[in-house]
Amino acid sequence: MPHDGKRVKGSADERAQARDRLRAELLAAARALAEEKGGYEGVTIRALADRVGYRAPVVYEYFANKRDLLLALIEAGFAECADALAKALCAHEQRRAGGVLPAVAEAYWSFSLSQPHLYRLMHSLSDVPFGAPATPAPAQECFVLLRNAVTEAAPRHPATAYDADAATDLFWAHLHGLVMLTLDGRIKGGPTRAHGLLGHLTDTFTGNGARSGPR
Amino acid sequence: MPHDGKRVKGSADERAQARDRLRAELLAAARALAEEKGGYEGVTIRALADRVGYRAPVVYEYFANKRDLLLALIEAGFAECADALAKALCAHEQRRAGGVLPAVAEAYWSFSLSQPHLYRLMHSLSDVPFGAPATPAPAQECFVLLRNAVTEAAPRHPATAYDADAATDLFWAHLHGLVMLTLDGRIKGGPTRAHGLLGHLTDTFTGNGARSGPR
DNA sequence: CCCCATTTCCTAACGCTGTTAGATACAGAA
DNA sequence: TTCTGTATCTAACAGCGTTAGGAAATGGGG
Repeated sequence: MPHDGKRVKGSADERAQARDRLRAELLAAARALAEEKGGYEGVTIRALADRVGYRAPVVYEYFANKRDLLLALIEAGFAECADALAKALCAHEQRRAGGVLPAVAEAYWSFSLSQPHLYRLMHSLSDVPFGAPATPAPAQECFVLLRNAVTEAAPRHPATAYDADAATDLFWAHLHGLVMLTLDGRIKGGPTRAHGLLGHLTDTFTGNGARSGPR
Repeated sequence: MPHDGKRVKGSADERAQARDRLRAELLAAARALAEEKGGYEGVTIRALADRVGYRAPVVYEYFANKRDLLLALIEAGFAECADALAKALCAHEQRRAGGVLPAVAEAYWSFSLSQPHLYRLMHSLSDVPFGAPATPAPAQECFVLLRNAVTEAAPRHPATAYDADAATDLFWAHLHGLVMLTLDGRIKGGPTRAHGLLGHLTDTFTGNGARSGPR
């Protein structure tokens, strides 16, 4: 939604409101641009400004630098991920079909595969602290939701008995690894087959030995 | 080892030999540079050329473009990884202590954590095909070695019974996920605690229920 | 032995990137 | 109307990957 070069003004409130709106517009534009260009490497400050009808320097009125902009996107990504996980947990409690873990794993899977570029971005800035006080809140929320699911569903997992965090880390690692390898195109059968492996993945955590039969 | 601006010549053979040497020198310089700068984002063509005593354009006499140079590094990385895995498998066969899987997992772990930047690079160029005919041979070798270990050690894993590839993909995903989260600093206790989780990881594949005690 | 063709290496440049400085023009307040 | 602040722009800088074209030095053929 380009601004036709029109100047937005108004008394104090209106200006602040417009500021927030343009900030959100920039974030949305970045996501749309990443979608078009097939990755956040294609998201450039100038292209971003162009897309909202401005020139490059205005972006720096809303974000200190590109890293800060990406950080905001990452935080939003974790928030959406937490939403998806929470929905899955909640839905499971209502109609108790299947296990909690498969439901949560499915939610994690469909979130990451529906927004592959965003998911990659979330795990690409390696200097975003984790397990530290500076960790973005939504990311911590994701971890807590995963732990809830793990502790509730997998009391029999060897690691769970004495350390819920350990079991959660392992579950998260397994999930993350499968998603990453899939997004990188490194699972032979592609996303379809990879998705089929999800069932086995959760089985190893529920202790559900040889449940799903062959084929 | 800068070249002091001296021209390297000689009869045909010597020239070809010098070419190969400089090519290798460039690759080594890239790895050293990545180590210094803390990542391959810091490896620039000009810095690379500087480090071997030349100017930027000579790099293009040895690699078509930066991507090709990185690809060569990636292939070398997978080759070294395969070496480490093979050594672990071999060493296990000689003195049968512990399981094959823990040994192989340990080898994978120490390879990736001793060369974190290289490991990241190996999994960052997402358009490197896998499970395709164009897959670099050393990468395929890594997969085969992992599968050997999995099939030999985990006949009881639910997925293994009817699909060794599936079990290998899952094992690889679990390992890769744990390594990645650790390298990204997203495991609370840092590499030390993450390494402790490795045991539990292999346990879920050997079917070794509650082996390693608490703590 | 000498000249030539080839190889090696460089400087300069292009278009792109993130980012900053400084000028301009306009909106609201007085 | 005049003043003040801010929204926005143009221009520029340094650095990136990459290419074009020229200069120097060399080994091999006459």
